[in-house]
Amino acid sequence: MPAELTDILGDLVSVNHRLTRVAARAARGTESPAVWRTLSVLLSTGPIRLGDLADLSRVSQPTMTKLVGNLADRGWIKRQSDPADARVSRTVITPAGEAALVAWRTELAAALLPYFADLPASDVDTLERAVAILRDRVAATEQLDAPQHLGAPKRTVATGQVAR
Amino acid sequence: MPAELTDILGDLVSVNHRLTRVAARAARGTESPAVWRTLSVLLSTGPIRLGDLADLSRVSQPTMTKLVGNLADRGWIKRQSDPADARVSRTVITPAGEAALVAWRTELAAALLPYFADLPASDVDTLERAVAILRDRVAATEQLDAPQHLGAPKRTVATGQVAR
DNA sequence: ATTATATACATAGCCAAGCTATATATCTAG
DNA sequence: CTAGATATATAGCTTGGCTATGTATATAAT
Repeated sequence: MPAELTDILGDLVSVNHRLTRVAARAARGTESPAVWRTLSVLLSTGPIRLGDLADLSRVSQPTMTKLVGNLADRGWIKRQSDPADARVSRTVITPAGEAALVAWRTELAAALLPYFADLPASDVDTLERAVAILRDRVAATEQLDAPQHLGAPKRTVATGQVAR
Repeated sequence: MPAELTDILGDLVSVNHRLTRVAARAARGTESPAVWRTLSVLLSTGPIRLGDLADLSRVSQPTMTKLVGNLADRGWIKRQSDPADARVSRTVITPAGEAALVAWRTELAAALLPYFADLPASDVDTLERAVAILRDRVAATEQLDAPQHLGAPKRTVATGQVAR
């Protein structure tokens, strides 16, 4: 069945691309996925080096430098310098950033809800478990080239609970 | 349980954004998601007007004009004019385009496979059903503001079967 | 017929996100 | 105290996304 799993993964990525676009247009906020991805990572990690943030977000370091600049301009993150190493700058999400993230998720889910409103409970359950599986795997990929600096996992947006 | 579904949808979009990035870096092809999204839509619709293609891909018409231009330059699509209406230009995927799409999906899935290789069969099943559910819903959103021009559905990449 | 309006696509011009290559600053080893 | 490694910043490019607007064709009204 590796052939089958291969197809499922291909389909998964395809449908994800489509769903992402549907979501983007449904909740037509002006902000980009990268912003929310970054904030979401920040929320789950706490203060973190820029390079590690880039790795966890799966973007290059220069890209993350840009993103962090934008986010800082909006007041959604702040940067603090490391007393022990003048090269590093740690990034932290601000309360405003958390609020913006929560607001976006709410708006987004509200926009998508109509399309999923009539889902049978069993399908809802399937989706929930699929999301859990995917989150596990994505987290696993982060462990592979895991940097040593990161602390313990923290909260997730939806639940406020410790992730994993 | 609307609150629960709301959270699931939020989590779903979040994990999708992350997975998309993992996939993008794992299968480090130089092409962008938009290219594959477009080809995938084209494959499933057959010859289609540019405006309808834009709607189905959930991008604006000018964005699609650009994408189609790029794809035509690569020889992955071709455009044909409508004898009945000189304004419209129909877009069709070429054999080269289909081949490129299949190659990408193969490469992508191969790159992701290691992360998912040890999934228990029940999880594989869950993912498969989740993908099916999502594909249904994404298709449903397309019906809402459905244009009248589109013909019957065609093949999907993975299976070569008629999609829904 | 002619003129007006609607439709399909193209163009212009902007900004964000992504990349590689490279520079700068700091730290660590010898 | 210099040599190399490391953390981030800068430069410069491409693509994808948008809105606003232009152009050509088609349809409707007078």
